[in-house]
Amino acid sequence: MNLPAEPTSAARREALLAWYDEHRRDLPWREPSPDPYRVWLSEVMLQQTRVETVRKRYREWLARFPSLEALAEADGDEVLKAWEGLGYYARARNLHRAVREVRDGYRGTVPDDPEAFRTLPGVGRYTAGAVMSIAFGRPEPVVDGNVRRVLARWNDDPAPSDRDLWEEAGEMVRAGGGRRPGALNQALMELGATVCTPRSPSCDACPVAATCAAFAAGTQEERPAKKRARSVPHHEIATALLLHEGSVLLRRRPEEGLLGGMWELPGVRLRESVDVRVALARGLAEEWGLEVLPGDELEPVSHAFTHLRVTYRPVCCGLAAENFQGDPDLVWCPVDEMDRFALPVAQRRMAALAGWSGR
DNA sequence: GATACGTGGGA
DNA sequence: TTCCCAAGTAT
Repeated sequence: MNLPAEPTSAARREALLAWYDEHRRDLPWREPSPDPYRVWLSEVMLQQTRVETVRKRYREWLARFPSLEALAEADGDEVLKAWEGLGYYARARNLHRAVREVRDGYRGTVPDDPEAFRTLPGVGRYTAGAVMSIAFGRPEPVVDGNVRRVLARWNDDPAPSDRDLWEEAGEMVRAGGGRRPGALNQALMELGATVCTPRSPSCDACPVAATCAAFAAGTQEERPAKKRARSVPHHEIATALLLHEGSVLLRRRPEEGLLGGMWELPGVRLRESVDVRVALARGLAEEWGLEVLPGDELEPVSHAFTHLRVTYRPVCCGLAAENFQGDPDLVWCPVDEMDRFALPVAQRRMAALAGWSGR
């Protein structure tokens, strides 16, 4: 059987590798013989995060946690603090748990078996494929947003299924005897990131434009098709800047959910048109047994999360009475020591408004 | 399969 | 200003 797809596939593979060898960006995690921990770290940091952001944070992270052992030994709060500002904080919590599993269950050696590695927290199909191929030279495919876009355009398919994408990526990485799987996978992603971009792709610089169905049809900008955005809800949160004897009250958020495990100024969701101070005093009493004296309001801080828009309304407060002894999730923090805590961006902004050591 | 989950940069 | 988006994972 002489399938016409075969020569095209082989030609694409070779063109892609040649292009990658010449045009690949010089990124700190691209080392001649990569340390699995470093590859893993870079892949987790890169999840939904721009390369330029990761460049800087990757270096800083390795200065603080140079090895898997160093990270495994670190305290959870320290790890979350190191991740501050990167977002999707479950990544940090999962990575920390995962390296401890590697330390305890694999004698500190990252498993080179895809099934075993895939069971670790925070390791999905993409990350498993990336680490296996890049760090261990195993012919495992990756499908990320770049690969999805590149394949959708090659096939001029507006909505390729996950099953088809993984199948096609798998065939490509296993072709040619499965040689250079890490380079092939990165070539596919690099092409999507630098040439086959979401908007205004540089088809004239593309090594595989000749076999691209979307380019032939002129539909590259419309592949893959965009989903229509849904409206995001808006919350208002009355927030207490509760100062007492030179310290501010901080609370740790629950481990699960939005900003899990991060610290913040205590606050309550504002419903309907209740007065901010009244609602805050009432809420803090109900939730934490805190009796506060609300004072001046500061300028509101608006923040856009992925699926939620929040307007924080900070209120300077004094303390009348407290009754939360023994609650480890509430702490008095000296105002000049707020840098020691892992705070989300909007919380830092409110701290800065109050003249504390925010950034 | 759909939804929750952060942040900052660019158009 | 507003919207889109960036090397995904867990549920």
